[in-house]
Amino acid sequence: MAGTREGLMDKIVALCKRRGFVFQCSEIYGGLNGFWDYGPLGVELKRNVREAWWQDMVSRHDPLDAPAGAPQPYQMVGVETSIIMHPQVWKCSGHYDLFVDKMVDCKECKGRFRADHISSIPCPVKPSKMVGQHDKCSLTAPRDFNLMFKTIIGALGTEEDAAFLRPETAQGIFVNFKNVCDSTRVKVPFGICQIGKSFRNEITPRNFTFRSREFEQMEIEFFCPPDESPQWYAYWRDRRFAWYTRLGIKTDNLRLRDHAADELSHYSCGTADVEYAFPFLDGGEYGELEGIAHRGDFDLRSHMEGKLKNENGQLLVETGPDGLPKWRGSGKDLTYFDDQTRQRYTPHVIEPSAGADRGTLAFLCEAYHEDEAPDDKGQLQSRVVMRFHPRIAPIKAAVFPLIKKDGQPEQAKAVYRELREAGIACTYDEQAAIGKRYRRQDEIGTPWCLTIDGETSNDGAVTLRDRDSLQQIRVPIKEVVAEIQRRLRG
RNA sequence: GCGGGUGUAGCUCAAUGGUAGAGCGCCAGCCUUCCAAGCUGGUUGUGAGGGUUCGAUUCCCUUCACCCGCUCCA
Repeated sequence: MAGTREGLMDKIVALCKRRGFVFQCSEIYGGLNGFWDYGPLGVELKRNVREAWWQDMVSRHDPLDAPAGAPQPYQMVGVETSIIMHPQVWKCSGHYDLFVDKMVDCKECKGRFRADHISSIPCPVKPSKMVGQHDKCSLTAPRDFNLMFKTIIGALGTEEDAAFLRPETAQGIFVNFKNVCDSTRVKVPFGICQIGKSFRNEITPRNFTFRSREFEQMEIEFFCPPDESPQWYAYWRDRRFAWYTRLGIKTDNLRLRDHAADELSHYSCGTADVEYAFPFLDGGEYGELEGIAHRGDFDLRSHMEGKLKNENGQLLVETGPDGLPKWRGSGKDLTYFDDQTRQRYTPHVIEPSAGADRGTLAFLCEAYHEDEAPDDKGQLQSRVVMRFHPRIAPIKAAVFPLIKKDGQPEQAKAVYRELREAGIACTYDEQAAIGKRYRRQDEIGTPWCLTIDGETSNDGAVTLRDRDSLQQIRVPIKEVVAEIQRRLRG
């Protein structure tokens, strides 16, 4: 069933390595499961993805007018917080408890179970009994199952100095909510954005870069008044879906899946995933690119009061055996005072959380095409072409002399330098036949090639060749930079 | 974590218990006035570690990575 789709993924992975998009981490030492490196083209592609996100969400956002679909104008600001945070952050966020469960494995049935739950989990072999109660069960001793990466702070540090690499960038935003409010004059509603690495000891890294142990997130925490949060949730849900389609993901391959009511966290009034039909999945299956979650006031309250727990639909501070909070919050006031309405409240949060590596992988998969183009005798030959949206293409333009003499290389180099100086990622190639050079650029997704020929000296123009249509037009050299910039703006 | 498969040049593949070949690619040059296959020359390898052996890419063990299925994915 998945035959051709699997073959497709193999080709994409091979191209990524061959052309320097993605390499296995530490490959010369045999690789390291769950980690990947980006090569010279991959880093450009991923930077473009990040840059597109940051521009669209932050730097080009207009805080003076409401964007289409938004209930009202709003501000967007950025932060860059550290990867290692105060350990208490993860205790209050709930990650600590979830990430340090003891697990037992059954050597007989190969099952893996949470040690504190085995008395209530039916044995897979004999469901009438619970795990460990069937006489064939062969359980290991409870073992630590650390889903967060642990590290030690300080050269002489001991276990008491243990800290964790963040499993999400979101908490760096929440703990800086007050700092941002106090330092920037933002008013609710507003969003704080962050791009950065996160780390999770995933059980099974799989499917190329899709599930990695070190990965990069692009997260927004959008703070709004509680009674307006449903509208903002709907806005961000649609806005984020449209972001992918505008960068070239076909809607055939993308879907917005609303979580069913029983999937939702108790405090959430909505979560939706943007999902992509990756080639490594069976037909009809999708993998998550981004989750847009309505998180209520859960996070700010957790960092005020301490770790929260759901009791009969109410969020209450979880207490320990001594009746005190199990994990104390900061005790700082993270509420917001609206001086228009003279009301104080804890903002609700809409969280669009995107995976930068997953997005990059989706753009790679979406771009991969095999089609046919004529050779110099007019015979159709197969061609591999990466149809990146120009905004994310690693290289925007390639400049060639048609032949390597008659002053053409000098003219081509001048055009190349002009593009460089204009900040356009471009490349120069005088090697081999012109057709071969076009194909090389096709395979790395360069949208436009500019060729200097014998006529250039007479008419001062070059041929601009389009990657997708193969069409060629003449463009005056004087207008080349402006033409590429115009096309990049779309 | 379990089970199955795979691992030879940058890529696709070949071969062998006795110095590893080809095509493509890449590089240098020639040729060339717009879509990869013209000419000359050059370039590179048995995933890692150990064992058996006079000698291992080949046989054995271990390990690592990748793929498939399960498990997991807070």
